[in-house]
Formats: sequence, C-alpha cells, structure tokens
Amino acid sequence: MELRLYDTLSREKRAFTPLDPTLVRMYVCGPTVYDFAHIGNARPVIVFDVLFRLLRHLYGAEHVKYVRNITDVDDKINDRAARDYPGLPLNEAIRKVTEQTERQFHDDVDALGCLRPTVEPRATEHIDEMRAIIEKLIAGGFAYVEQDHVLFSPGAMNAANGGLPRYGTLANRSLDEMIAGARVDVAPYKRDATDFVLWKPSKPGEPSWPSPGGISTPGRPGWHIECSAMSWKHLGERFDIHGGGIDLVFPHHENEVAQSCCAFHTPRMAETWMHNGFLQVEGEKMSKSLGNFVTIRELLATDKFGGRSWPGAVLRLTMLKTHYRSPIDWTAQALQESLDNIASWNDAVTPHGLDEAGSYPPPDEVIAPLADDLNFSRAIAEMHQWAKAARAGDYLAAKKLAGAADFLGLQRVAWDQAVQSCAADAEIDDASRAKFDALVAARAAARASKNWAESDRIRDELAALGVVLKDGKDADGKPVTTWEIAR
RNA sequence: GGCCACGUGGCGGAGUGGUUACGCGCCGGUCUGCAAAACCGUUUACUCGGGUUCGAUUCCCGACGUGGCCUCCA
Repeated sequence: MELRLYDTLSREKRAFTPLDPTLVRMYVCGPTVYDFAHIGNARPVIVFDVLFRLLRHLYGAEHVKYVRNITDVDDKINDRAARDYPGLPLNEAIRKVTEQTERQFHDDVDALGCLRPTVEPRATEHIDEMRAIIEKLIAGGFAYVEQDHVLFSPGAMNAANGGLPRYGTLANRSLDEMIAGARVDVAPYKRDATDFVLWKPSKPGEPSWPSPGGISTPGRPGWHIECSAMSWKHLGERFDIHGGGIDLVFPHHENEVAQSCCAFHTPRMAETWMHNGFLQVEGEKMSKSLGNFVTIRELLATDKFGGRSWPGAVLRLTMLKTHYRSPIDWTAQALQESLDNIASWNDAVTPHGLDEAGSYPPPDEVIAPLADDLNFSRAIAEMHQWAKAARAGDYLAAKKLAGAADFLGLQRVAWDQAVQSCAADAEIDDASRAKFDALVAARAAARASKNWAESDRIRDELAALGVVLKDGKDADGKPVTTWEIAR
C-alpha cells in the first residue's frame, strides 16, 4: 500500500519512499523537561505515535527507528530549578527537575497509549556531537566566534554556492524579509540581525561544558543545535521524516536545516517535514493568563476540565478525531462525545468475547485512510460501521473494530474500566447500592403482579435519586433490570 | 507590517469538479404495561462577491472572519 504524506517543505502531499526501506528513520522534537506537559504537547506525541505504528506496519517493526529527544538543558529548566530547590547547588537542582519531569512525561504519554520511541536521547548526553557540528560549521565559514559566543550566519549559508538549501526555504520566507521584519533582537555579538546562537557562555553555577571554537570559558548550547546533533547521532546526516508542532517550523526547524546541511554539505536534512496543527481550548488560545491552561495530568487525574477526570483513551480518541494538520478545539463536549463513543464500542465488542489483552490485526479499511496522510477521521468512521455490525451480531466486524482500536492505540483493555469509572457510580457506597438493589427488587415484584402504579412509583423514586433503570430480558426471556447513575 | 493556514448542516468533523461521509443531537418508528436502553429510519451543509466550466462546496481572484509564525512556545 502506498503511503502518502504532506511535506511542509514542498507544500504538497507526496508518495513516501524511504531512503532505506530496511531502516525507515523518523525524528520528532520532544519535550523540554521543566514542568508537566500540557495537552497541546500531547498532540505531536500522539500524532507521530500513530505514524510510528503505521510505518512499523508497512515496513516491519524491526525496520523503523523513531527518535524523540528530551531537552534537558534550557534556561527555563535553570529558572525552575533555582525556584524549586533554592538550597541546592544549581546543577543538582537541575537534575532533580529534569529527572522528575521526565518521569511525569513518561507516565502521561504511557496513559495516552503511546509506544516508546526507539531512542529517547537527552541533549546533555550529546554535547560532544554538538561541539563537533559547531566545529564543522566554523571550519566551513558558516559560523563565527564573537565574545565567547558561536553564531551561525544564514547570510554566509546563502552566499555559499552549490549543494545547500537556501536559508528560509522551509519557512517560506527570504532573508531580506526577515531583516525587514526587524523584530529580531540585535545583540552586540551578532554581526547580522538574523544570525543565531549555536553556543553561549555559561554564568557561574549554570550547567557548562568545554566550549568549541577555541573559546576558553565554558559554555552551553543554543536552542537549535541539540536536534541537529541528536538526529545526526541516531539517524545519520539525512533521514526520512522530521516532525513537530507547526510553531517549530520557524525558527527551530529552519535553523536545524541550516546547521545540519551546512555541517554535512547535504541538500536536505529530512526528506519529509511534517507538522501538526495547534490546539485551542474552548475556542481560545491556551495560556496561563487566560486561565485555560490544562496539563495532561490534570485531564487524567483531576476534575479541573469539564468537571471530571478523563481516561487516556478518551483523550487520545478526541485527538484523533481531527486531522493532524488542522487546528483542534479542545472542549469538554468533545471529550464527553469521545467517552460516549468508547462506551458504545465497548458495548458492541463485549458480547463477542474477544481477547481483551490480545491484539487483533488492523483491517485494511483502516490502514488505507491512515496511509493517505494520516486520515484519522475516515479510519474512525470505519470503526463506527463495524460497531454497528458487531451490535447486530457480526463477529468479524467486532474483530475488525478491535483490530482498528488496537492499532490506533486506543487501549481496548481499559475500555470497560474507563466506561465504569466515568459512569459516575464508581463512588456509590455499599449502603446506597443495597438500597437501590432493594428498590429494584421491589419493583420487579410489583411488575410481576402487574401493579404498574407501584412499579412506576418506585422508578420515579429511583429517578429522584439520580438512578436510571434499564429493563431487559435474560437468555431465558425472564425480565432483568439493571440500573446506573444518570450522568 | 510581512508570511502562512483555515472558514462544511444544531454541534464536532471527513471528502469531492456532477452520486451516502461519519459521530453526537433533534424528530419519527420498532421493542416495552408505560418508559429508559437498544435497534431502524428521516432531516438540515459547504462564509460572501466575482471568474473559469455544460456544471463548483471542490479550481482561480477578491472581500470578510478565525487562527498561527515573524529568535528559544507543540
């Protein structure tokens, strides 16, 4: 099956052909570990997890290498460490912050049903590679040393002839436009406004490493160099897919391209550039000042958003309902609808006695839309059709639904529990439970003697308590009544 | 100011130069003592104005609106 992916660089959907089909290579920009990841951070993690699964399906699990970095050197980390652990030496405090945040991040994305990437490299473990790239850039005339900083010169890159991309191609803007934009800060150590930092000096107490470029004072890397270093180390000078949020196109990815292509003299860094769209919360940009900032953890474990907690599968399904390049509006209503979908799928699948912990193969009807630039919505539409058929007794449809859910990482094994925990009767105490059961039994007796008035009175009484009854029949045709708490 | 993306029915959200998306809701029906649940079915659409075309929601131009980026935010 042909895989087609939208490439940000060429701005078109193209057939995907791996450089080496025996090792498909993908790099995705991961978190900077200084605080709980917010729900916007979850989007690329989930989107590229699905792509990872699809690539493994198409090329074989052993033939896909997925690298997602962990950035553990950053000013925000330093600030957080100083704030949270004022008594500790900064380096120790930083380690505490990064280790704890990394653990939280893993817990969160595990709960979202994401596979671990093949490699999760840390920036601080790739300082040697960063220095090596910086030395190459200085030697090639693309970077220069000034006041203990090393700066990259996009101007020098564009002046060089042959074999290199033009700076600004990915972001679709020219160097002249950027200079004209003039909102760049003109630091005294920059020769040109558009030059950006590869390496900078560390203040006393800050993390520091021996500097490149013959600089005697120790320093630390700039923002963009880490991804050039880690992708090089783990995927090589050129690789297949580079992904991240749309906001990273400029400057982060543009500068990565500049660094890598100039260091290795290659015409491109990644063959395909993929960027997920932004997430809004209840129609507004998520920000701390608006008070609508919500972390993955808060959604999973608190009632801060929508008045209840939400299972990981519900968060994931909600994320997959919108195409990855479109903006997504994160609303409590959307989460509730996803929960209802999963409850309905669970009802459809359960009677067929499928192996919950087992894994069923993904149907082609789901692979096909996913292979068309990750059309999640169409894949999910198929699932609804199978659910319908499964409810009508179609075992094969139930298996397909399960296979699709397993493939999409929707944690079928947790559906039952997810639905239960959200049914609002999880916190019912035993006394109430016994009382409801007794009332249901009394009503059953009234119905058996056709005392409809009493039967309805009891139902009204239970309704007033927030309990909804469902009458049905068991296998022998005898009446059976179950109850649940109204949502 | 520059660049970019998007604008689909009550809501969410696919897709397409001429034929059903799908889900939720609403409404009707089956079932039920009556309900609920379940199942079946129906309904409403392509921001506006031009243009290309036999025909445009789909292509082009413009307007309006929303969102994003423009040096460390996914």
